Amino acid sequence: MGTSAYPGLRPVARSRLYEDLGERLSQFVRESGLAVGDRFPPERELARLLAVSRTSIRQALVVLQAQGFVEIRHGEGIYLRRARGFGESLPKLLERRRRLPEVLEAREALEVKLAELAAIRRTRADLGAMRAALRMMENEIGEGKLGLEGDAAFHHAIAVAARNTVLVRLIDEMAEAIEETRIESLSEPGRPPRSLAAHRRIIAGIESGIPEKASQAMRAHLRVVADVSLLRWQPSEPADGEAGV
Amino acid sequence: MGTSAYPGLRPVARSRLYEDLGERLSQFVRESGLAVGDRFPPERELARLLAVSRTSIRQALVVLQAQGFVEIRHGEGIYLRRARGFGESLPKLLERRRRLPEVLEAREALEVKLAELAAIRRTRADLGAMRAALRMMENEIGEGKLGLEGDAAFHHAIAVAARNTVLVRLIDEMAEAIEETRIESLSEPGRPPRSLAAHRRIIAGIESGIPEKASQAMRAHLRVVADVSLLRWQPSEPADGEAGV
DNA sequence: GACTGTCAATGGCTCGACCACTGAGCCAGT
DNA sequence: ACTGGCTCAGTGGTCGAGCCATTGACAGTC
Repeated sequence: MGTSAYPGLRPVARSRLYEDLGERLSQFVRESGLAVGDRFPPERELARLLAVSRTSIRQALVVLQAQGFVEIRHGEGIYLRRARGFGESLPKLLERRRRLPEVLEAREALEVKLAELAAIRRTRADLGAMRAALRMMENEIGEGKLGLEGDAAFHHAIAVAARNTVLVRLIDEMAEAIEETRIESLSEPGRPPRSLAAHRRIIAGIESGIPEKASQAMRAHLRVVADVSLLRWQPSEPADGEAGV
Repeated sequence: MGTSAYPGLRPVARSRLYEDLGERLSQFVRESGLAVGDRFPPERELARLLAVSRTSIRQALVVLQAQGFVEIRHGEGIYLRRARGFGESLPKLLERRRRLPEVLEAREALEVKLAELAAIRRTRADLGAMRAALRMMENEIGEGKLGLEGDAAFHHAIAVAARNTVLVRLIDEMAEAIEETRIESLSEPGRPPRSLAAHRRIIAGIESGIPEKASQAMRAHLRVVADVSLLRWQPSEPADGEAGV
């Protein structure tokens, strides 16, 4: 099922106008010295200056507002809320280039904490969900599959047990990128059963109710996951050429 | 500067149409059993069904796309990308109710990891930035202020030193909520100088190049920060009434 | 001086039109 | 049978004009 028979022929990426406008506005913020709290030119003005319809401007602005970069006040105007990273959304960041190493580090940060919290807050039902996920993974592996679904279900069960919607939201935003790391890791020869064993240790840690035990087990597990896939991505793609934060 | 002379008379919260439409679409996804990869009704159809203009539907969709929940393909249609947490954005989550405890936990997860990475990757310039932030905070405190700016600059300097754009993005998204915790904590009597001392220990840890030392210092610091503000928010607001994840 | 009505500025929403892209189906040429 | 070209219906992308809703300021009134 490869699309790679003709190397170098990838689909052309067509950009939408309101995306470009978002870029332009980002540029404007950076170059105009607009400070947090300052007002933007009115919509009609922006439309005129950029020679586009007001509709398109509004689409761009609505997105920026949803991301928390600007605040739109009816009858008043449009105000800058956050200047740092203006226009840079996480989904966009994750699409770009191979950020697997960074994703793995972020994943560790979040999941280690989730495991710690789960050890404190897990209910019997939570532990049941984790064990169910474990069995699912066992079955998948028994059928010669990688155990991807069971793996995902397992980590999700822990996230639920941690009872922290903010952390869950953060990790959900990286879900797709994490799925890549999952595939990468479980494709290693001999990896699935090893992963299964690691999961058992994590459950034991969470069940024990000792946060350090749970987080330590999770950390060890994710280090193994990261170890392998990292090696393979390292030599690809030249540096991104992005300035610091 | 109180608006509280007439209790119970808060400004009415006017919602924008495209926000409501986002809600409706979320509801639709939950109730229609739409699965990831499935196609939505076309824009014109949605506009007709919800009795609004296509423009408004598009605004809602554009936001959902930016958040990674749907994929819009020109000439083809609109497809569901992520079902879990559909329509729930982080900014929205953080606005709602007092989520300080959760924010503090998330903050710890991210910043402890950032400190760890900073210990490995920091340059001389990074350490310089941290010390500058420290001095800024000292000056602020010397003038009888809380040291908020210096505090923020300090933590930001560490984030930069960690060289991980994904983690930085995640923490930036919580910036506003974190600022609240900052204020809360530094308002405690005797807290600013204590915070300053903690910062010095963190710098020492990062400078030493030993990840465990840095992360441990950061964890200890954030536990102190969390300790106080937590107590005050606990007894307020009845449960949120949100179903599990 | 304090209230009040008015008005210009600005965002919110609608409508109708047209353009651009996609996939499917049909057809002629080979 | 396969290829390429053509058409067409369906669907997203953009535009422009118009009107409504809200805000803040300002002039007028008591």
